[in-house]
Amino acid sequence: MAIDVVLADDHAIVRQGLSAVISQEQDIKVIKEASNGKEVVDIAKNDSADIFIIDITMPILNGLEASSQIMQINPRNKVIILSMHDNRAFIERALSLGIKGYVLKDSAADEIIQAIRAVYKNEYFLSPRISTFVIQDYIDSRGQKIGEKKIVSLTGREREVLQLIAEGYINKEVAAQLKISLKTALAHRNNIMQKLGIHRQADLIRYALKEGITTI
Amino acid sequence: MAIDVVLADDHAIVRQGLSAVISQEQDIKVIKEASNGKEVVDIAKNDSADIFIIDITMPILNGLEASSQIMQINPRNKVIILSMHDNRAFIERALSLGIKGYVLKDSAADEIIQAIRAVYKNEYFLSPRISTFVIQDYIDSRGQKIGEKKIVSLTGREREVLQLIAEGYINKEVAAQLKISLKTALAHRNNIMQKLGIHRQADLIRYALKEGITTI
DNA sequence: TTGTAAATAGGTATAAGTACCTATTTTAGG
DNA sequence: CCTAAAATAGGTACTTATACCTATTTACAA
Repeated sequence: MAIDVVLADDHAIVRQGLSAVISQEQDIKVIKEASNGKEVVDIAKNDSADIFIIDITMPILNGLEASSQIMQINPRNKVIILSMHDNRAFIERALSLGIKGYVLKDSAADEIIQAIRAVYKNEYFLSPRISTFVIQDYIDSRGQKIGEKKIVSLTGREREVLQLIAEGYINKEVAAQLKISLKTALAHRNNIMQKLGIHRQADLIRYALKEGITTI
Repeated sequence: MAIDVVLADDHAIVRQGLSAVISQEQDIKVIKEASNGKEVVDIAKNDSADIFIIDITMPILNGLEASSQIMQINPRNKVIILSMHDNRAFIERALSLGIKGYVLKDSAADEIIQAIRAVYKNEYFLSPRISTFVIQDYIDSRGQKIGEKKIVSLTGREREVLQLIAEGYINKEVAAQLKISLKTALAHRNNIMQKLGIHRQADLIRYALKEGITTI
């Protein structure tokens, strides 16, 4: 009795590649593939599988939404998220949805095999790079359950400031836009950077874009 | 005598998956792998291979720049670009660099096999979706030479510098990465800004992201 | 071969960003 | 009502970025 796996990724090459890697294992079998979120939800409705491996970025319905629906269809369905983002917002959301596996695409291929076996046994599996900061955040937040609260929480004003910075405004203009003093704008900026552990404007902009605080 | 292939992709899982797919073919052999542009250029310097399969979006040095350098190292080196973008700018640039293969990640895995065999025989191979509009553009542009358009053209070095800036490196580090003086890095940066009519770092980063010179 | 673009490197001056401080007022939650 | 967090504002020192210059070497094409 092999572990039945469903694969969902919008890139056929990635999907077939993964399938090839997984098929080398005797105890795991890829039974279906999907190229978008809607397809994998349909598979969940009609077939039963042990594990759904789902890419986050997919058209029509993204991986997280799809996962949510799949777990609603049958609470015993198990999902592993495959993502190229080590983005906290995604991981936080995934964990709070009850997803037990989160594997980064830039980690070694055997991690996905480990993840399948772990999640099949109802254990958690996170790529080491993620688990490091998940655990760190858990320690930092002393007792606050993960998923219960935003890991990094910028205040409303800080988001406004960050958006303006990422849109190309210099501090002077941010201050003018918000009708506050330059010193206040700088204070917000510095608070944001401290909260995020960021020290450079470039990283601030990249963060804002990654988090969808503003778009290109 | 198998066709010797070098794989470059920053996502280890994708790389191993592709490797697994390719290895199913008797006449093709993956001899080396790289996880960024710099690594694959180093491989090209030290080893000889028949085909370099290169992902566009990679840190440090992107796939197109890397390809350009690889073909300079030995004009007989053949490159296939693997990309998730059907973006015209990328394809145009790849073709003008002399790249003969361009495969989209959302196409079937056997396309990459076809591409390897075609390019090995010095033929072109483009994913069907691309070749459609390449031909269309060719038809449309009769009478209007390519390059006559109002597109800003950065030099290769300028694009390298821009990518590093957008990835969060400060000028000092850009200079160190490229092994040039700080003054030269600044000169490139200033030339880029002048060409683009940009005056702020934030806009530089946004430009780089918009153009796909680097990604979040 | 000769001209031109590209890549290299330096000088100098000003503007903007980053990193430390302190401190007051406003707002919202227990 | 009281308190903690958020928003406000200023000081000072240092680093980085931007905007002007000049100038040499290399590579390539007319």
